[in-house]
Amino acid sequence: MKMRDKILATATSLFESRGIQASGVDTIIAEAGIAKATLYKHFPSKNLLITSYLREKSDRFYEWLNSSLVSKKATSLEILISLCELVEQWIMTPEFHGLPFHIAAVEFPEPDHPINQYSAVLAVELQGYLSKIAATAGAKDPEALGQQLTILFEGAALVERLSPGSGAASRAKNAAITLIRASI
Amino acid sequence: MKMRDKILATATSLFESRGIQASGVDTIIAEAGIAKATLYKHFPSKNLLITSYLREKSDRFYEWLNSSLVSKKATSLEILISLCELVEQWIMTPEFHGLPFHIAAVEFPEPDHPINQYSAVLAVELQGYLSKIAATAGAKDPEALGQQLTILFEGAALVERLSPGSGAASRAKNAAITLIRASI
DNA sequence: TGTAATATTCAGACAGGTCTGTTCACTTAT
DNA sequence: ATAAGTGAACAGACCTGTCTGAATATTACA
Repeated sequence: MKMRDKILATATSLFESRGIQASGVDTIIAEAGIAKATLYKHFPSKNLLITSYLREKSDRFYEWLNSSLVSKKATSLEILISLCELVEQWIMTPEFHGLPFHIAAVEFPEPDHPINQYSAVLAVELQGYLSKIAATAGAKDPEALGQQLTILFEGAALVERLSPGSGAASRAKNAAITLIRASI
Repeated sequence: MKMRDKILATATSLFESRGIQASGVDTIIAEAGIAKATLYKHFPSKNLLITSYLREKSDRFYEWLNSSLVSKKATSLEILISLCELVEQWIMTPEFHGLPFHIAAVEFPEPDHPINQYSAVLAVELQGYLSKIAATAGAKDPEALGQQLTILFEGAALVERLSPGSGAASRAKNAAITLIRASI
C-alpha cells in the first residue's frame, strides 16, 4: 500500500498546483520517480486516479472537521460558530488550493463525464454535511442555512484562491455568523 | 468586423458548453465554418481569443446591469436589493454557464499564465463594482459588504452550475439581503 | 539460515490520437 | 488591384494507454 500512497500524493500535489488536465501521466511518474506500468497497475486509468484523489481529499477534510468539532464541548449555536471558524482556518492554510471537486467539475464540464458526475456527488455531500449540523443546532430551516453556508464557503474558497490575501475567508466567516444568528 | 464577431460568438458557445481547453482551434473553425488562417488573422493566438472572450463577457454583463439599474428610480437601499434580484435573475437564465473568469482561472491555474492574470483583474473589477454600489447605498463598510456580495454571487454561480435547479441563486439572494440589512 | 518461487517495479519504445500555429497556392469580393 | 477568405498540408509537441524483457523485492518452504 506504500506505492499507491506515494502515487496519490504526487498526483495530488501536481493536480493542485498545475491543474488536473495539465498534469500528464508522464509528468506524474517522472515526479514520483516510478515507471509508467506501476502507475497503471495501481490506477487502471487516469480517471480512476482522479476520482481516488477527490475521494481522499473529501475524506481527510471531514475527518479533520469532525475531530476538531467533537473536541469542543459547546452549545449547539457555538458548534455552528466553531464550524465557521474552522472552515476559515482551513481555507487559510498554505496547502489550500480550492475545493478539489469544484476544480474537477470545471475542468470536466460535460455532465455525463464520470469526473463531473462524481464531483456533483461530492458537492451534494458537502451540503448535506452542513445542513445536518444546522439541523442539530436548531436552525429554523436547516436546509436553507446549510445551502447558504455552502455557497459562502465555496465562494470564499474561490475568491481567496484567485486573490490571495484579500481576506475573503474572514469576511465569509463574518457573513456566515450573521446568517446563523438571523436563522436561529 | 463581422467575421471577428462570428468567430467570437462561436468560440464563446464552445468555451461555455465544453470548456476552454477542450475547445480546440480546429473545432472552433469547423463550427464557425471558416478557414484556420482566418481565425489566426483576427486572433493571432488562442490566448488572445480567450482574453477577448473574457473581456466581451464582462462588458456585456456590466452593460446589462447598469441599464437595468438606472431604469429603476429608487432609494439607495432599494438599489442594492434590486442588484441582488438582477444577479439572481442573471444566474437563472438558461444561457448562464458560470462566471467566465472563474472558469478560466481554474482551467489555467498557474499564477503567471496570462489567462490567470487577466482573470484576476476581472475578479477585482467585479468586487470594485459591487463595493462602489455598496458605498453609494451608504453601507457602513462598503468594501466589506462588496466583498461579501462578491463571495455570495460567485458561490451561487458555482453551486447553481454544479447542481442545476438546487435554488442556490435564490438562497444567495436572500442571504445577500440579510447581510445588506445588517450593514446599513 | 539458504534457496526457490512469486510478485513488483523498472526503463523505454510504441500506437494512435490530439493540440497550436505556419505556410502554401487558389479563389472571391470590393 | 488590394484585401480577405479558403482548404489542405505540415511541423513539432503533447496526450493516454499498452507492451516488452530485465532487474529487484518479497514471500514460502526446507
